Amino acid sequence: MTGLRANNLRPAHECLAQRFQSWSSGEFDLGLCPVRGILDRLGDKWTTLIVIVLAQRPHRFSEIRRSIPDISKRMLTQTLRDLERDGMITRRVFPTKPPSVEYGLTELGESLLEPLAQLVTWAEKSQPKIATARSAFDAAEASRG
Amino acid sequence: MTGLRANNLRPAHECLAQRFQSWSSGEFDLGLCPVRGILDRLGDKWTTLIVIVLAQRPHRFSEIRRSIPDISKRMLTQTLRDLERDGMITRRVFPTKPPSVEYGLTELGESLLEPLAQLVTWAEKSQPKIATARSAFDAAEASRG
DNA sequence: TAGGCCTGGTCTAGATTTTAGACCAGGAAG
DNA sequence: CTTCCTGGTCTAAAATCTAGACCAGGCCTA
Repeated sequence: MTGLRANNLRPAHECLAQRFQSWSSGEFDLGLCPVRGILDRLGDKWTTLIVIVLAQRPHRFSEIRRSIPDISKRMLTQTLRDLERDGMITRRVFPTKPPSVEYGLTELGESLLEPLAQLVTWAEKSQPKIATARSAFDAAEASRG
Repeated sequence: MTGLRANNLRPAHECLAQRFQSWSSGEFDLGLCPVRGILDRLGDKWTTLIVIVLAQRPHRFSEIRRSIPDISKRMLTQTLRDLERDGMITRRVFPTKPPSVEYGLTELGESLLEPLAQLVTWAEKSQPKIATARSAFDAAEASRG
């Protein structure tokens, strides 16, 4: 027993630990961490969904709304603006009869697809386990009163 | 020109497209998609941060709060409960003088670390590009009045 | 010429979510 | 007897999100 147990089995721990320690080490605190800002944005409830929709092909405003029926116009506009500001998508206006606007991923936006796909894969794979855990938790809670 | 261009360069597109299509194909709509529910949870602003903190080692309630100074007690309690319900973390109470509670990742929680680490790596790598894009966007907007 | 519909939004009011911080029980230390 | 520690709960106010009315402007129908 050296204090190092199964160290070689935990590369993700190592990676995150390293990052976290550099984030919280003296010079800047988590509250100001730019990576955290980016993660917050990705967690925006609509952001990832829009990126996934645009991953198929460029879409027009109303097309996105049809793909994601429960987003409000306001949030769609705002999320698209934020994504555009962050350089993740482009916005192109076409002078058609009723003017149309097309949104598409930039190279930066496309580079997000790989990590995002991994997360989606994880979510899909873990979904049954999570559902089981939820049922168990709820049942235990109910039986406790 | 067959209509298939650089198809082998876009595995993430393929993966996401496949998923998205199966989500939105007839039988269930995006609004009910369980994967989306999971992604929403991960985007909870605090969830990923807490998972990253617990990736180092198990932590006590107040320890987590010290690691993430700007989370309120209420949200910390709530997020921890949600994570526990989803089977991502365990909660163990020790009958010490002032009772202490330790939170740690389950196997399921640990399995999230890999995709999460990839996302964090992406965020870290992309952060300069995003910062540049933001400045450019803001400058363009300001110059337009 | 009026009316309706399409586009991509903006705006407002109400609902929901998050925050800050007071409060609590119970044991220890001074 | 007061103060501090633990891990929370609760409430009121602030921030955010939703639903849906509204808008300009061009087209179609009659």
